[in-house]
Amino acid sequence: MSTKVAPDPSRRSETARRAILAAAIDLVGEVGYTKLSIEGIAHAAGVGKQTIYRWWSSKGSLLFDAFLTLAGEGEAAALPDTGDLAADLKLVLRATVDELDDPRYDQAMRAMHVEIVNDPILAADYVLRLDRPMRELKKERLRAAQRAGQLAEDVELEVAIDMLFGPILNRWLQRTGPLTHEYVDQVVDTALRGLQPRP
Amino acid sequence: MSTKVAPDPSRRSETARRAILAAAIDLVGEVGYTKLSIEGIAHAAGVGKQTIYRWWSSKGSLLFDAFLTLAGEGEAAALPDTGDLAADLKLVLRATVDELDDPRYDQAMRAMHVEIVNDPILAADYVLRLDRPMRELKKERLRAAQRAGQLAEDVELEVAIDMLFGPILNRWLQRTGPLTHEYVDQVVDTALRGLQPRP
Amino acid sequence: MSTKVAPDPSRRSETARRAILAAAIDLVGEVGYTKLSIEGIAHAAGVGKQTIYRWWSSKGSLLFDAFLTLAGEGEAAALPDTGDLAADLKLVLRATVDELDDPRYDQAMRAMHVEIVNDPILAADYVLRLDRPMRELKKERLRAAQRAGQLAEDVELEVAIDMLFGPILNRWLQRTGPLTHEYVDQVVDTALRGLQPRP
Amino acid sequence: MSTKVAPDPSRRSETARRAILAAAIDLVGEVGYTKLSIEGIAHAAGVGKQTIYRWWSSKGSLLFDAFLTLAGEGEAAALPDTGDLAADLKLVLRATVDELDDPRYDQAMRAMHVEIVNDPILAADYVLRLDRPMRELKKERLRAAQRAGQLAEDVELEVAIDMLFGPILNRWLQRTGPLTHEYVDQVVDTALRGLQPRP
DNA sequence: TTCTAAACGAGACGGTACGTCGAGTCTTAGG
DNA sequence: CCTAAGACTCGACGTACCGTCTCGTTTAGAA
Repeated sequence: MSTKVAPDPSRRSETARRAILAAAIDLVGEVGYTKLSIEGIAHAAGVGKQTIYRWWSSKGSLLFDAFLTLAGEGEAAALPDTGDLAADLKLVLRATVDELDDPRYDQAMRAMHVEIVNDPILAADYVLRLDRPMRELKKERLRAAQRAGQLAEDVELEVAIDMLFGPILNRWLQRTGPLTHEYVDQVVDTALRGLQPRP
Repeated sequence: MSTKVAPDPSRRSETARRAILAAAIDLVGEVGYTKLSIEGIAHAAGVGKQTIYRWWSSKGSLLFDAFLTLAGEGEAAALPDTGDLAADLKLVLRATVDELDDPRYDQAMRAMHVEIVNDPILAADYVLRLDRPMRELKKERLRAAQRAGQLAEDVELEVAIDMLFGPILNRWLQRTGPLTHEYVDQVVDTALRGLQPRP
Repeated sequence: MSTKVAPDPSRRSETARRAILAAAIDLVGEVGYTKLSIEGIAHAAGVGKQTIYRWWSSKGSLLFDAFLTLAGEGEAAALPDTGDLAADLKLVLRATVDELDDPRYDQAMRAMHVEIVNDPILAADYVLRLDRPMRELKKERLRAAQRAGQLAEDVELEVAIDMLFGPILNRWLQRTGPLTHEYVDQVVDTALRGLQPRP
Repeated sequence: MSTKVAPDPSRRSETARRAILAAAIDLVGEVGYTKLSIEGIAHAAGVGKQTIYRWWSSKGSLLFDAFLTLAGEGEAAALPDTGDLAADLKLVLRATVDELDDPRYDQAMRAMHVEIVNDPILAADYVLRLDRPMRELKKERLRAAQRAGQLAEDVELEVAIDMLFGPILNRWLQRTGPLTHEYVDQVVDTALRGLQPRP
């Protein structure tokens, strides 16, 4: 009655791990999500398929790790705070938009997105490890804005974040329009000012 | 030296077409996007695979048509206009959120979404045939609100729409939080009022 | 209770019939038996598939008819009789061997052969309509030889024919050796003289 | 830039190989050549299709191997030599005829035959691996007969073999007549004695 | 000569099998 | 015992033809 023995992480080959992650990012950037295969990644990484299956439970979790590697390396610990909320938000969102111009980043993020959309467990992992920490950073900046009187006290921060970042993410995913700096600025300005007429 | 002759639409079997679209929707609701296969759809529809390949160029475009069938049947010609913009928006967005509770609708929309994210051509088709008409309806309502003095004159309507609908779509796709009526109301209220403090 | 109505031969299109048989022969000569398809024949003949299915019950019987058309046109009514049996047999067999050099003839005959090998009913038809009449001609010549004292009285003519024509047919089918005039001559000479030493 | 890497025979599964060969023989015996499919063989053998395509280049070569397995197991190393050539030949040919009564053997041999007739490369392989060795055995027996004065010295052995075995093979393939022991005896007697009258 | 029923071309249909690709599992050799 | 390599079973891919079934459109015989 032999049960699947869990692999011993202490014996894991760091070389192989890095090669796999790098190959995944490279490949997804080259051929796109649809044509991405475990077999292809293993081959490109010079690695046996089993080595991938041993350490990742699904293509999604591999893609997720790969994306973390790609995104996490130059990650800011906090959002800029120059005292001008609008300017800071535009800065951050413009940088996001610029990143999505890099096909590697664009494709990797699309791939991860697809996996998340279809896998609730992976989505939970994503929320926990990537979305929540990022939101915390954003909230921090918004709270500072509240303290500085630039943001209404009674605004629900979660909603504020969704309203600032959601439109950009959607326009990128669905290609409903061009992702320009101008659009980013409009979103920030409109969100801050609100849709209602001001007296 | 002609390759692949285009099929004659006048000889198309309406029975088969309907069976395929229905089977696609049913199947994606049952097994989800990941396990969805052309073979499975053909079998469930009692149809030869070739009949699918003859009329649809990709799984994406089939899913797109299937979704149109599902969504288009009860389609409103215009957004409600009771004179109260906030109430009308909440009504529409709550209905959207409720629709996404139906696993069939939820799964079909996820499937279509995945295809669109990875296929720019399909995305263009989506924008043209589904997104743009819907936006036009929304813009119409917003213009009425402008005339009624409930919406600022200088607001860019595209941005307004993205700010109202984007957050809901994102929360649903990425499961970053529960899709409740309360959340919908918060989004509408916050978007209208704006993030800045009011004097 | 409508039963498949038999087609009326008097209304049959002779043009179509000829085009089909010609296309079958041409195609089998071009692409070989393996790649031969009813669809391809119909297309090459400029004919609907149904017209083939209406008049022939199987690919085999079509091929059989096609072969008859090809072979029957220059068919001799009787074997030559110069008084010299060996010479006459060699003449006939050399002509047979030469015919098999024409790829059209070779391929058509292979195709028909394959169908016959796997379809006893077709084989019976072949024996009745092609093999038996040909054998009768051959027997006639052999009987003449018996009368002329060139063939033993007690030889079973069926066996004699098999022994003269069988080796050539086999060598052609299985390519166990080159089909030369020299080989033909050896077969005739050996068959006539017998394998046993003569006193 | 290497295409299609050749598989490593040392890692080949003997179990799978045997199952495939056995399934091929069984299936061809059950359903006949026409209905025989790679898919069917794979299924019956409990094997993936790829495993067949990995090791055999065509249905023909698989059928050839299968036939070798079937035929090769009870293979005589040499033809009997009792000193009486006619009797020995009749013995061997009667045994051949009897084998063809077994539907498995009959169908398998028809299948292989069809493939050989339409594939020159396979035919060459057949000649090399099956026909030539068998002929060598037969020649050996005929040479012994020549030494014993039962066969003319100047007879071309290839021709002699074709004249003895060809008629039987043809009658079996084309079903031009019943394959009886009596017929076999007639062929042997007639071939030995020759068609010409004896003084 | 017109009428009309059939055969005709075209090709869509439900199917079966093709030969290929990749998923995920299992085995072998090597470090 | 992890690893690279790769053979294994399995399921789906997209294509080619099968034989059946409409569709209009000729076309030939009876009215």
